[in-house]
Amino acid sequence: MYLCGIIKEMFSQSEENYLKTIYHLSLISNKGITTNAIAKKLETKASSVTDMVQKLSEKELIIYKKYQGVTLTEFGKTTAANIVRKHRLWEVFLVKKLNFSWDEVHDVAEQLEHIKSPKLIQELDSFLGFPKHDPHGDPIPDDKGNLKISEKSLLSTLVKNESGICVGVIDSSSEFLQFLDKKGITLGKQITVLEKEEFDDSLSIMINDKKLSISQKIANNLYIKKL
Amino acid sequence: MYLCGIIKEMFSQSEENYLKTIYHLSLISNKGITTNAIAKKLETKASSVTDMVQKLSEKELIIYKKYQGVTLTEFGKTTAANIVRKHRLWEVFLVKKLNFSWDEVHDVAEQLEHIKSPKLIQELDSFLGFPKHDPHGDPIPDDKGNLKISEKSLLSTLVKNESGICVGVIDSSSEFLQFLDKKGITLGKQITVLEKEEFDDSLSIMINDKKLSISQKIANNLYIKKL
DNA sequence: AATAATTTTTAGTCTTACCTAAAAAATGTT
DNA sequence: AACATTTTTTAGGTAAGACTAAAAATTATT
Repeated sequence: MYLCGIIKEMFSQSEENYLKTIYHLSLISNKGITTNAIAKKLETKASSVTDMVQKLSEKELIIYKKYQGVTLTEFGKTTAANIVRKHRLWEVFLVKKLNFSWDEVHDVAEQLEHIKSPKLIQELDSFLGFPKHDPHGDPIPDDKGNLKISEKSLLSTLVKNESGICVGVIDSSSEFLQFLDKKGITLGKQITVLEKEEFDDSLSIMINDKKLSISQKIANNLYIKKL
Repeated sequence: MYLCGIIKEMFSQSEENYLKTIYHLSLISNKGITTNAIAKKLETKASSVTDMVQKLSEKELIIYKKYQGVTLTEFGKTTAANIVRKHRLWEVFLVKKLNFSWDEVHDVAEQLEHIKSPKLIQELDSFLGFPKHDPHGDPIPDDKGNLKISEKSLLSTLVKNESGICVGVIDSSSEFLQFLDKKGITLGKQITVLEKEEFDDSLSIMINDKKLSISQKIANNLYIKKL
């Protein structure tokens, strides 16, 4: 029943989830990732994290010294990137081929990312036309684990009369994404900042040839590629 | 991390694998399925089977009385059929969309069948054009768990000068399927029995406008729909 | 029917991945 | 610097799902 054997390295779903979380945290902080930070992200207890972190360290996926947080090894980094790659490719599949909307894909991709089959991912990538971004605008790592970070800015950093294209979101919860849908804000759309309100940091923007008022919270969760 | 909650009934991968195995054995024997039979199929120990069978019984998926084997309840039957449905739909996907050959799909489908998402399967079914058979000719249960058993015969039961269409295999190991590929025998092809040899029960058949000699073992693993 | 062989179950272990509670280390505050 | 607070680790426990070895039930054989 259990695969193992032939396939080069096999990690459990749990190990993969920890690894992915550490990877995501590393992209933000670039310092050592703390036990508590991992526990919070995974909604688990710090003591469970310590256990797992010791195991991942033995498997040389991360560097761990007691009380000092963890960092990914090169091996850990490419392994994690590969899981993220699978997650994002599956998201593209769900949206492009199976009529999922961008707020519905996460939980299913969370399961699909653990499927073990190099050929599957290779073929899926090709079937989808080698996409470079997932439905939320996040870049898809290549098959070596390299991730191209594009120059993007938060909408909140644009000044009056600046324009840009929506290229991604930070918060990818259903609630936020559905809110954007409702407002007609989708990736690829052009936005121009018409006005910045001082007292509440809200924005008046132009999108779809219409004027729209946008709160600070929204502007802080929407990535723009400046024009 | 773990899904549960919203989704109606959640079974572990292990529970699903046992259930599926019992389902497959039920289709052959229609008597009570023995502990040993399950153990053999799953390559596990009889004692492990006893444990699991007691759990499945508590969950009302099967009827189990000590020393008397198990049978599926209606609930167990539809649950199992649904797993088989997923397995076979994924196999179709792999062959039709991702260039897998029919001998490569099993292990990957074995993983994919455990993905929990009713919408995923519904959309996949539609995306594939509501296929009725998997790449090995096995019928795909409908979304209610009903399985249409088509009238098919083993090639070995055909008599001289009878003809039929290849519609399935019993043994779906890579070795057998690759052997069939090599001989040019694929599903949908027409076969005519030219001669039956008494002494070794081999067959002389006509396929692809060519004469071919087929051993008894092959003829016992190939399903034909008579013309 | 008695005994032998097989099958199935029970009892007790092991591993993974989680938990709680308490101890130890690091950090923050006066 | 001494104390309080927070973070992290350790120690010990639980549940799932596998295992081995031994006991119990069933089936087969004489």
